[in-house]
Amino acid sequence: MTVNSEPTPSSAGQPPARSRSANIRDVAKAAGVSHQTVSRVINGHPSLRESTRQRVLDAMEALQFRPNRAARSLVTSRSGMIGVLVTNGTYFGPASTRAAIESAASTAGYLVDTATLTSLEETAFKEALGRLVDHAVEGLIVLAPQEATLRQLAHLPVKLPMVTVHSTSAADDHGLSVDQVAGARLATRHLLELGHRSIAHVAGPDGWVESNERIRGFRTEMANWGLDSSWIVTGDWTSDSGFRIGQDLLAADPPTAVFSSNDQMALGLMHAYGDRGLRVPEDISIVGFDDVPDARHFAPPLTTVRQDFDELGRRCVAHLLTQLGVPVQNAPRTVVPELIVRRSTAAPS
Amino acid sequence: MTVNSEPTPSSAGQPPARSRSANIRDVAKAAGVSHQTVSRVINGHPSLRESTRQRVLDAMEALQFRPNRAARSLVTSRSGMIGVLVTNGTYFGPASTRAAIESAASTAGYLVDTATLTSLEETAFKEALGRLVDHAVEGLIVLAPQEATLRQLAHLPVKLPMVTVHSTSAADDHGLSVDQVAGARLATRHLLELGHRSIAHVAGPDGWVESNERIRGFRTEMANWGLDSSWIVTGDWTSDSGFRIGQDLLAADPPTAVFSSNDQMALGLMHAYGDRGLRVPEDISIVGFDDVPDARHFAPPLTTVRQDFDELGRRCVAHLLTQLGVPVQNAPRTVVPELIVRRSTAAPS
DNA sequence: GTTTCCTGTGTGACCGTGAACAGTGAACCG
DNA sequence: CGGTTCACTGTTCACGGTCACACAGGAAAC
Repeated sequence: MTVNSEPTPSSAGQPPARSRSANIRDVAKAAGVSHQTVSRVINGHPSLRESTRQRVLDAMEALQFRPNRAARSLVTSRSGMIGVLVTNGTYFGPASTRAAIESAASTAGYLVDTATLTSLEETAFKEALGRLVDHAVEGLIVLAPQEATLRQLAHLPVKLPMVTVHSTSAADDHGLSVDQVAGARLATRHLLELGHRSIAHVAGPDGWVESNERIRGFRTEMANWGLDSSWIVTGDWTSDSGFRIGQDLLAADPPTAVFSSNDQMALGLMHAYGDRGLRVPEDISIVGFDDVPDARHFAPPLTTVRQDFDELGRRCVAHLLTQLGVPVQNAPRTVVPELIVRRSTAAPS
Repeated sequence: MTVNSEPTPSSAGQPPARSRSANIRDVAKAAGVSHQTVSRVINGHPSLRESTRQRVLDAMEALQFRPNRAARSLVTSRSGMIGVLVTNGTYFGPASTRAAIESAASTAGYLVDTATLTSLEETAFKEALGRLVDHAVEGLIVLAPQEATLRQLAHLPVKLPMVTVHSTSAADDHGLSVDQVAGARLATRHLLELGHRSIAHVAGPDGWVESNERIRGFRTEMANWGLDSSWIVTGDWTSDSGFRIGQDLLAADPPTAVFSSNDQMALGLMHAYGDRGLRVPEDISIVGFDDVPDARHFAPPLTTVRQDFDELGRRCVAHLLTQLGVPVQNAPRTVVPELIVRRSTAAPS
């Protein structure tokens, strides 16, 4: 029984077939009440006689009524939409976080609007943000862990409830993050405790919050042990870059252990070493970061730091909803990562 | 110069500070024209005196006017939004496709609304679809390559321009796909041409379009060579399942080659073989599917079939926009995959 | 018995935009 | 020179909801 199907051309005298869908007044007429009463039913107004409510509900059912969100949004200036600003939606981390955000948002009755940042230019940023603002999103979640983005966000006059992920400092008033420093320290300490002293760090690209935080964690932990932490090489998150860096590290006197800022680059490193006949972990230990689902099947299975992206996504929505005045139980701002020890690390030979 | 910043409490006599943002009539008043003229400027109406247009544009600039989309959407019943229905947003394929969709949509001035399917139940499907419909998306892209979804889509009265990805047959009137059968045949033929005759296929889960299509391609090619194609084991796309299947395959008399329905499961397979001391490709050849960016750094680098997800995403939007009456140059419905030969395959010893 | 309050409902205005229609004046035409 | 056409602009209404307010009638309070 399709609503939109054309009724057979009806005999004269009947009102012409309505092509547009039923509105609140149609329902009102069908239920024999005023449109305002229908509105009250929709919005769960308390003082309504139960019989009236039921009559209206029946009419709504019969007419297949669905409230028009544009109209409601026009008058209430609430859209029921949350905007998400993403840069690299393809990576595992952001993708997982987004999935969790969407699921949590939809549970709360919100729809997620996504705008992808095509570049880090301010114009691209303004454009994407403007698009979301035009569509009247009620709040904003920023999954753009480049410092450039955060800086633009800070100085732009965005009057919008907002949550940023991977924010640079806990002092930030709308930041939410996995404690990258703690994670990096976990990874570094693991290598140190195994007895490694010659440790290199393959960092993520400049300008990414995670890169810097993990570098900071690496440095802090090394310093705690009285060791030099200047052996830092910069990659771009891809396994390709890890591969190239691995080759370079082998050219000179290689370290006995490497802490890679993500799992992909660790994979590339292992590939480079394998190509030269070196064995992991016998010849070199490697720790990754993220715990991508594949990491446990790398050759060898990768020791890494797990970030709970799902949890992060859920908390994003929770914090945003709190700002929007929706009652939800609030969660801590920081998610603590966890070291997963597998077979890519061992004591130096 | 923040628009929303509170002006200093102004002296009496001035009109009270307007908290809401400027609307079309405010602009009209400022420019000394009617609101309709402003509307015409916004919509690029042809017959407008240039001086008038400029005056209006200046007023819009001065008042920081942004058209209210809810109001426009109410009267035009066009929302400027495209709905995307996803099931597994975390996987590389869907994630890449989504990224391409978002970018293409935003180029065309559309915003992307995402609804994630939490289960394959019809209720979940209706709920997600209903959410998108409520928000008046103008068109729908379905990234839910389970047959259950496609079936529900087929029998549901969705009166909406729509594009489904990974559709089951070219006869479908709104389907768009990578030619999975051709890809699977490419992979299988590659193994056959290397001399393998004992070939197993690790399939994706039941009910997924890709699983079935690739099985079909495998069977077709094997049949062409007069070989039995009944050696099919079912995984769930994860490297974990590939690992388990790899162990099982080793229990009996293992095949000399395996065609895995995706790269993750191939990784799991390689892990299982490596654990038993078998070497790839000397002892067993493995072909994957997708060409995930990491595949070239697996140990050994994986021979696989590349799907151009970006292209797929772009074409989705192109086809949808065509249905929406937006002029775009149209693209073929089918994307042809490509065999990438690396080091995980060799002639049987 | 009147006043007050509360429950349940209706009336009319309004949100910001676009569409239909109307009006104005100048140019053009026969 | 009067009528027609055309470029340009204004007036009015509709879109589908919500909000502020009014109002009827019964219960409770005085």
